[in-house]
Amino acid sequence: MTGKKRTAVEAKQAPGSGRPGRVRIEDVAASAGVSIKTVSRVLNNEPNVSARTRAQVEAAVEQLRYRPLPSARVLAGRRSYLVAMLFDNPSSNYLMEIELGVLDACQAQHYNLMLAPLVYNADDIVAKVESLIMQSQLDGIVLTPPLTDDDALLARLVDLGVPYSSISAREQNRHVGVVVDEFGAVCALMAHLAGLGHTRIAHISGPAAHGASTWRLAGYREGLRRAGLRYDAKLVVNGEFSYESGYAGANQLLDSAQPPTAIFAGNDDMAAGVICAISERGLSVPGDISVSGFDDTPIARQIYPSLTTIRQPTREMGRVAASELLKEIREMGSGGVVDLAYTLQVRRSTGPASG
Amino acid sequence: MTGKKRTAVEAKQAPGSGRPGRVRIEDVAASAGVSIKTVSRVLNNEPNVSARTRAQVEAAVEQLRYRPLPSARVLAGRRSYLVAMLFDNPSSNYLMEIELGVLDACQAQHYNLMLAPLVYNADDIVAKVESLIMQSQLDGIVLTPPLTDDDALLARLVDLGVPYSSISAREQNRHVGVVVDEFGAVCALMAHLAGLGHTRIAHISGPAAHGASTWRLAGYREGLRRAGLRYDAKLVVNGEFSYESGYAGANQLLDSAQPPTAIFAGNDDMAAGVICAISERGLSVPGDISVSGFDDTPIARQIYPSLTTIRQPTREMGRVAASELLKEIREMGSGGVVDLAYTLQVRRSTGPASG
DNA sequence: CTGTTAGCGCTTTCAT
DNA sequence: ATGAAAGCGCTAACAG
Repeated sequence: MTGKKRTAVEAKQAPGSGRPGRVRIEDVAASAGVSIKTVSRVLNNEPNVSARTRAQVEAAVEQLRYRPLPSARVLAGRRSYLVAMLFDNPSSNYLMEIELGVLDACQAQHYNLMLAPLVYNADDIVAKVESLIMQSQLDGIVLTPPLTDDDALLARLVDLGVPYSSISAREQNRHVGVVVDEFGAVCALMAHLAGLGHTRIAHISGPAAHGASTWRLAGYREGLRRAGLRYDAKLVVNGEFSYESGYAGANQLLDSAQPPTAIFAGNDDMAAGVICAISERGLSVPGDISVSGFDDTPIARQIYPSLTTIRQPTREMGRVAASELLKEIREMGSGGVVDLAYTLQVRRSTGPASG
Repeated sequence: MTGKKRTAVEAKQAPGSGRPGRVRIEDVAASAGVSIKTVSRVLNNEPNVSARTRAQVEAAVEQLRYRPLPSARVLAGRRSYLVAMLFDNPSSNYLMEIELGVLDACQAQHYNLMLAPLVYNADDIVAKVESLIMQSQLDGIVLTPPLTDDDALLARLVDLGVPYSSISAREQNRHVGVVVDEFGAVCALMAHLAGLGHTRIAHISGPAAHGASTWRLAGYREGLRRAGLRYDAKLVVNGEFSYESGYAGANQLLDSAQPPTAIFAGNDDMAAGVICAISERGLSVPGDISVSGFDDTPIARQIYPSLTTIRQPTREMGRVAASELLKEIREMGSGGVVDLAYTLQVRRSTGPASG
């Protein structure tokens, strides 16, 4: 017992010292009849352990229900087993689903998740993140939009050598992360509307700074083209992804000389505003005008009429983004960009073109 | 330099060893001309430090921008500076706001937050939480509804001596935490409806297991009584806090012999379902029937017509719940129950009684 | 393939 | 009121 302070048995008999009742690595070592270093090797999937020894250790771990103490690993090692998810509150639903997915992947791989609310355009973002990294010894970062597009931040992360994973970054394929083909999704949506006989289809776009706005607008134009419809700049108005901006945009479109028969709002919140504006004028959806959104937030099913929209697999997106990050942490270059499938959800807000 | 492995200067010159560039407690001690123990005392607000010494140390900390390494404190001490927020996904909006509030309080007091999604009626909840506590060395727990009402869980937490703080627990005043007078809020809402001339006011309740359902139903009855209106059991139907159950409940009420002129849904999601059911029948809100909800989720402003409802200060609730927990952690018995104010949000879905 | 020996950076005894 | 020494539980070098 050279150097050992307490044996496993003593520990249980003397719960006053140290963390009460906690099983330690040396207890596992003793139980498996090996050294603590060997246990450590097994725990960390290091090579140079015979299959036989490995099995013995694993059995002991199982039997003693041993779990390494996170803070001890962190203090001794170079990894923190901690990743942070940075966000600047877009919609709660979106964020919560992403978060649950990220959490799921982290828990599965025994990583801890730290949440870091940030303000996108604040000029101290880089400094904030930097001190977060230093103080919490972050192993990696999950980026959510629109922080995925902050070039200064990305550059600094690369400089610091901190792995990160992006969700729906504007510049796709360049980083580790997850993407959804929003462009293709909108094309599909336009095909749906054109198939219903609509020829004057309007679009209320999101803020230009968001990648999502760009792809959705591009999909709108390409969708029109594929349907053989002419693009008309007067049918496109700028929104802000907010309910209010959807409401305002719809009124602008309805007041125009030749109002559209269908409106594709850049997201569900704006679509809700569009429906409100139409309803207030005594017009009917989809009888007079068809409306569609994007995101399939809960509101899509809860407004009247229910909303035709595009569903992104948000929970899965979080899970995959985190998994790729953890791969990248384990071995630089092993993470990739995963493309996840969208779904066109046809509901009651779209129907045959009127007149 | 007896026993010291590296001085502050050496550390910066030899970034290969240890954590690169990190300022350690001994650097602060050296800079302040005191022992590391004294620095530790100042850091932890311990007594037995002269004001003069304390000031010197604080200056050094400031100047060196020193932050203790969490894992080292945890490993050495008995506290983990970690609290968990347990939840069983109610609405995203509610949860996200609570979470942001909790996070805010934790960050302000240099505590870490761990998120623990759970399933309310799973019978392994207690075991799950127990292992969470042991493995992560939790200092305390924030409970969100309906987990606040799991008696087995509460009992176990008390047994283990783990402090916890509840948000809107059914059994109020018994624990540390935060509450809102939902009963009084509904009374106020009923006064609003009665004031508009409504005499047949229906209620769609939430699941009986939720404290919220109980208070809201009780407030409905008391509100009627205060307005001099008779309680009629046929005007109360059971819902599940879901959009679908609100839709179904409204149809049931509308099909009855004497339909109500106003419907108070137990939450906003159900109210949205109610509005949909009414609209589908070609009736108008509030022209024919007034509708109100509870919670003031974003949907309340995004449906047509916008919803009269009750707002709870969710972000603040999270913040206060966490603050009280941290007080309790610091000194058992010092946390309390805080009562936060609600707001009656009158919007477009309620109006004068018809006919 | 396996074990030994030092620490990681901080808090805790226990002296002084 | 202050300090010296001894770990907390684990991983990292370096031996064997």
